[in-house]
Amino acid sequence: MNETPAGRPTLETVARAAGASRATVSRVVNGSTTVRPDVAESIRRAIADLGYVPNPAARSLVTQRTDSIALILPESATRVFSDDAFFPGVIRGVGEVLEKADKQLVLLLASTQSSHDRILRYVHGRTVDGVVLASMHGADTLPEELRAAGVPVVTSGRPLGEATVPYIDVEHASGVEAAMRHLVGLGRRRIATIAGPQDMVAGRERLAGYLSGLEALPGAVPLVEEGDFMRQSGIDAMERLLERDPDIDGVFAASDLMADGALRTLRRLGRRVPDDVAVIGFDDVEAARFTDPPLTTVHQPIHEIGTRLAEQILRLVAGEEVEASVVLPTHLVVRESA
Amino acid sequence: MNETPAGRPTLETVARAAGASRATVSRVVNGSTTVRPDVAESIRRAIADLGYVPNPAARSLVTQRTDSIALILPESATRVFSDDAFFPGVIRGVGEVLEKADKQLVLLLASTQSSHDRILRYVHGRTVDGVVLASMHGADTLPEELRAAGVPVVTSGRPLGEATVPYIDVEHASGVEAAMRHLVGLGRRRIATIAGPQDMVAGRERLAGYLSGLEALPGAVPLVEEGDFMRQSGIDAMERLLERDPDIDGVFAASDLMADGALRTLRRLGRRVPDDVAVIGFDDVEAARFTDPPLTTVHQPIHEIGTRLAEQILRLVAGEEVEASVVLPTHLVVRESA
DNA sequence: ATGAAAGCGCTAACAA
DNA sequence: TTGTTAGCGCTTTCAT
Repeated sequence: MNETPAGRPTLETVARAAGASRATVSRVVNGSTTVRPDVAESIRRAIADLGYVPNPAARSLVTQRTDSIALILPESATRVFSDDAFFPGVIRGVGEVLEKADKQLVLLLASTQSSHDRILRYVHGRTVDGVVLASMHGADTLPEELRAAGVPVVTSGRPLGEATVPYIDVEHASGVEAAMRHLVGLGRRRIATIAGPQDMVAGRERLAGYLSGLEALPGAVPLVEEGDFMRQSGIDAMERLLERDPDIDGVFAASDLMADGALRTLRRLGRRVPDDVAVIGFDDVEAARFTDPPLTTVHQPIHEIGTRLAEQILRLVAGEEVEASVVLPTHLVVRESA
Repeated sequence: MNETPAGRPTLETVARAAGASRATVSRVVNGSTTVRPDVAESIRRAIADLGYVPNPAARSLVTQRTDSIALILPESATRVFSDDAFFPGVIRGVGEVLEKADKQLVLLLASTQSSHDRILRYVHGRTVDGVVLASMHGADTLPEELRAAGVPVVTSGRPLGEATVPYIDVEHASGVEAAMRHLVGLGRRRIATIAGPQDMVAGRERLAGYLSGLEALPGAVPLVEEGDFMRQSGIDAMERLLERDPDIDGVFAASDLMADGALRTLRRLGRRVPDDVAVIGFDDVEAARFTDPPLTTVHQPIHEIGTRLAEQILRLVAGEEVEASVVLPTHLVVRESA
């Protein structure tokens, strides 16, 4: 009567119920084939009866694995979070793959100053087997520190520093160049750009694509205003652009949100799109199909970035080699705005 | 020479380096006051020198705590994820509070059929101390099952079933009623609604608010079309509404995204907003400020829902009592569309 | 104020 | 094929 199994069942409980040893039960739980079928069967029944679930802490302690992967979103990411579909898309992609692999997704939102240390501490504690870094800012030393800590890491977007961690990125420049060719082919000659933040790879490479695309126009001068990828900054940048040159007839914005902002300013200042000014964005987020007019944009496979990130980190964690970089293609999606 | 400290430092390593016992080091690590200052100091130095970080698995094994909280996003949530700012906002809010409390946020995306069991298994394994459920569908049995499993749970939105778990929600109906009063006050007499899915509390209560608000209009007949909270469904529902009654002069849409969709259909079919038709949405997401015209909408404190959820679950996990429900206020934000 | 020792639940040699 | 045994790294009585 004082044998009441107090807490949740352990291996020991199951072993006793099934008349086997802890080791054998463990074998069944972990799918070892070297267990006699009938024994395995009775153990499985006992497990079901008792509602036994392995204690992950105990398992981690001995296996040195946690079966969980951290996804670190830097400050800028959480800021953008509210209206940008990029990070949610990446989270979904990563989550899907990890779920299939039976790994847990631990989200680390690096929102404050102190969180840098906190994350390092966390990772050092080996609470996760690997880290996916949604790296955005070039100045970030995190990728390199994580690599130095000996933790498998893969980042979204080529790290700007000297870090040599594997990454997944997209063909920013060539996508933008396609957009520029399209504008030029449309006969546009005064093409401006609303660039992204220049401390992020995406911002830089998309600007580079604009500049190189502009070379197809002999004598054309670059017309650049910088935004922060968000809508309001597109609204403002477009105003500055028109002040500098009222005769702009084409705009490439480094994000769909900024392109949408540009659309609003153009409309407000009496320009017709695409008649007077053709506009192209970048990202191909859901919202781009619903701007007025619908946005011609450079498509990047956001969801696939997520799945690839997850696949790579799983490979690294498993001790396999991975390519130093995977660069996914982008392509122009032509809609009514250009 | 064969004394090389192979792996990462453990309590034992630190203890030896500081000339103390494991127990004392543990006391210092956990901030016990019963350690002589100078001893504590030398231990702290050893910890810093060696770069010691506690092993969470070992700690969890003995303390029976994991210091991590799961945020479960049901299937519908991940579907909505791409263009709706609700879940990202909640994630941010939850993340912020948990970060301050030094708890980890484990994201469980319940995207497939099998994930229901998987989640239950996961929670039973006590990998998390508590669960925040972004409950959406009424039919969901998860809240009750989790409660039955003895895990602290709090849900976002009142669970539709018989589950008796604490929840955080907003004043759907009264917010909608304010919107309806506004429309009526504007002189609108043929007011339709684009309702949300009727298997979600939010969908049901907002519809209830519309119906009750309509009572201020003697003889007015309800005009309801259902959507799924997303933009496209708003576009479609508005079409059906106008087919049923071309003279509609007011619309309440149960989400900003659907309201934006309605705006598009109205414009396409030659209606001026708000002159011919006044439109009001719900949510007050960032995008609502950028529709054309800007959307009058019922504001709900998305971020606060997240922070409240986190606060409640922390309280529950700490063994404290919490209110059975917290219902946050909503209010009308008047912009140009109504 | 400090240390010795037990044990959390599990896996992985090693024996049998 | 199965069981015995030794830890994984930590917290926590219980002595001292």
